[in-house]
This record gives sequence, C-alpha cells and structure tokens, in this order.
Amino acid sequence: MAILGFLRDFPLHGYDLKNRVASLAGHVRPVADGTLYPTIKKLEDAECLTRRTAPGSVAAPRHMLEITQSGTDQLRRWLRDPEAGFITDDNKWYVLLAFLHHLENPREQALVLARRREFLDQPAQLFFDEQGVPIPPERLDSPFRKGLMQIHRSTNLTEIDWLDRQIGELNRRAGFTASR
Amino acid sequence: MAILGFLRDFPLHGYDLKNRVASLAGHVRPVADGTLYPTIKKLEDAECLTRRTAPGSVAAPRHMLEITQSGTDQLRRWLRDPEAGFITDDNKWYVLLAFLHHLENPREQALVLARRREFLDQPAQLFFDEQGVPIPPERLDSPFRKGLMQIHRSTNLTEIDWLDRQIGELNRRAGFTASR
DNA sequence: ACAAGATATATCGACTCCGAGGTAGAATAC
DNA sequence: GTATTCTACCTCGGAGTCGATATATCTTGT
Repeated sequence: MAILGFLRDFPLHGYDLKNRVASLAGHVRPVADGTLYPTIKKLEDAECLTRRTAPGSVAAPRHMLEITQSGTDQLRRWLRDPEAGFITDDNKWYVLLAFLHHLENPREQALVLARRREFLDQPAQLFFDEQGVPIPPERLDSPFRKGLMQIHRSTNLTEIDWLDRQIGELNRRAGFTASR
Repeated sequence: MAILGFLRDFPLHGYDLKNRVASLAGHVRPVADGTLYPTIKKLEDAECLTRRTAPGSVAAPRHMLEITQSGTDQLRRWLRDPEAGFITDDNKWYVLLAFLHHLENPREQALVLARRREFLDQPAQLFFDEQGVPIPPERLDSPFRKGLMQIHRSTNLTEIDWLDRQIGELNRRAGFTASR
C-alpha cells in the first residue's frame, strides 16, 4: 500500500521509495531491501506499476517507477475496504491514513474513519487477575502498566476528537456535493 | 516476551495465555494458535518454562505452564537490553512496558525508559516533496496527513510527559536506595 | 438424544519478511 | 592513489507467522 500510495503522488525510484517508506512507517519500522525489491517486482508483474531505466543523477542507474491505472484501482480497493489489521494496528492505520486522500470520494473516506472510530470506542481491558477478572488502572501494582493504560486512554481521546471533527467535515462536504 | 512476562505473574495454561496476549497486544494484533503453541514448545525446549498436565476445570485437560529461573533470567535480559524494534515500534514498546516491572532494579528500568524518551525526541519528518525536502504539516494538502502529524505530535508529548515524571521518580528511588 | 458451541491443544503448508551477502558507479576523505 | 561512503539494485536462506485442519471434552440448548 505504501509503495502504490507514494507512487500515486509522483514517480519514484526504488531507493527513494525505500527512504520515504522508512520515514513514514518508519524510523519506527524500516523496510529491508529484501522486502522492498521483491514487492516492487510483484507489483510490476501484477501490472500495478511500470518501470523505466533512467541514468542515475548521482550514482548507479535508476529504475523510475510509475503507477498504472490498475495500480491506482488496486490502491483504492485497499483503502476503501481495508483488512482488519489496518484498523486495529496503529502502525498500519497510520500508513492507511497517509494515503486516504487518494480515495477521493469524501463519503468513502468518512466510512473508513468511522471504522477506526468504532474500534477506538471499545474500552481497553488490558490486564486480568488469576480468575480472569479485568483489573482497572487504579488497582494495578505496576506503575508501568498504570502509565500504559493512562497513555492509551489519553491518546485514544485525542484521536477520537480528531476523527469526529474530520468525519463531520467530510459528511458536510459529501452532502453539499450530493445536493448541488 | 509476552508469554514469559505473563507467566512471571502467575502460572497459566496455553488457552488462557492466548487470551491475555490477545487483550494486550491485542485486539490490536491477536496471536494465532499456529504461533503460540510452537513458541511455547520452543520455550519449553530452552527450559524457560515447565509444563504440568492438570484436569481442565471446564473442558479438555490443560497444560499448566510455569516459568523457570532461567526463563526469568531470559525475560530480564530481554527487558534490560531490548532490540531496537521494542523501542521504536509502538506495539512492541507497549508489550515491553507491560512487563518492565519484572526488571525490579529502578535504575535499569529508568535506563530503558530513557531509551524510549530519546527516540521520541527525534522530530518526525514524515513526508517529503519530489526534491526530498521535508513538508511541514501546515503545507500538506491532505487533511489526513495533517491529522496524522497532529495526532503523532500530541500523543508523543503525552508520553514524553509521563516518561519524564516516571524517570525522575525512578532515579529518586534508585538514589535513595543507594544512599541508605 | 443430539447438535452446537466453548474450552483446550497441536501440526502442517504457504506465505511474508528480514538479514546477509553480492554487484557496481560516483563522490569524498585522507 | 586508494579507502570509505553513499547511491542503487538484486537474491537467497532462514525465521517467524498465519490459516486451515484435526482432535477431544464438557456444557447448553432443543
């Protein structure tokens, strides 16, 4: 998703792509050569992107990569109907968010944000005692577990606040577009 | 790390462990049977845990798992000197935080928190233009990328605030213990 | 009496991903 | 001159993970 998403912005070569993916997903979870280049080849075989060899501006020749129409379609399908992990795993969610603008239709964008919003609404039950009864943060012995739950709660509220404002804005825009 | 960490609290059987790991890492990133059971066996072979068959309280017989001394040592090594991913990947970091109290020595705990603190200090450069120049949030076209950077900044500040208070508290305690 | 569903453990093939290694050209440092 | 570093691409083996599948017990509903 990150490869097609970045190429939708403008054409890039593999090395540049690698750095951009690393910055995004990121310093957090750098992508290895052994992952990137085979994936590029896979996307090329699936005709999601094309490759043109260009002289390297600095060193070795580059393979400039461009997204195709069917690559754009694929990207939009991934964004419109993301797998569960893209909603529940923060790292993946942030990658999705970084390319959601490529989904163009505000109503579809709002639906994806709503899925995340719904997920964040579930109260976090992180720790349980021997009997399996959930332990509330104030009864936890470990200050780290206490902090973990506090941070989790606080960051969730921050994101929920943004999501609600954004969903409202997108729905207004969708309604306006539809009623014109 | 999660398996040994939970077993350090009290003995558990595989099925229970699976639910606890799923709640923690979690609904976020559930662990599959095909991952859990082979990992338990690997830890047993490495003598990090022992297994006793007990009658199932509800259904089929259980394998009650108990951490050994060398398992506890292994857990502490992982906590004391975590791989880079455990500092930079939020999901992994939260798992580490959930078990950091098993590292007992407040000075060592503070050092781990300091590594995370140092990582969070790096300003996030998430997006770049064609020339590779970083784009500040206010110049981003996509409201989603803008929101992404706002949320990232806000949640980082929340965690930094907690980390600083916690590191201070731990160092006071370490100093106090040393000077007695 | 029987089906369905939760509890509980385990294996296997397929797939993904990484790390280590290799190739090479250009720029910079010493 | 030559060593190092950065750019740029690629492959292979191994490790880890998942999903599907299998087995078995006990409870609950019909």
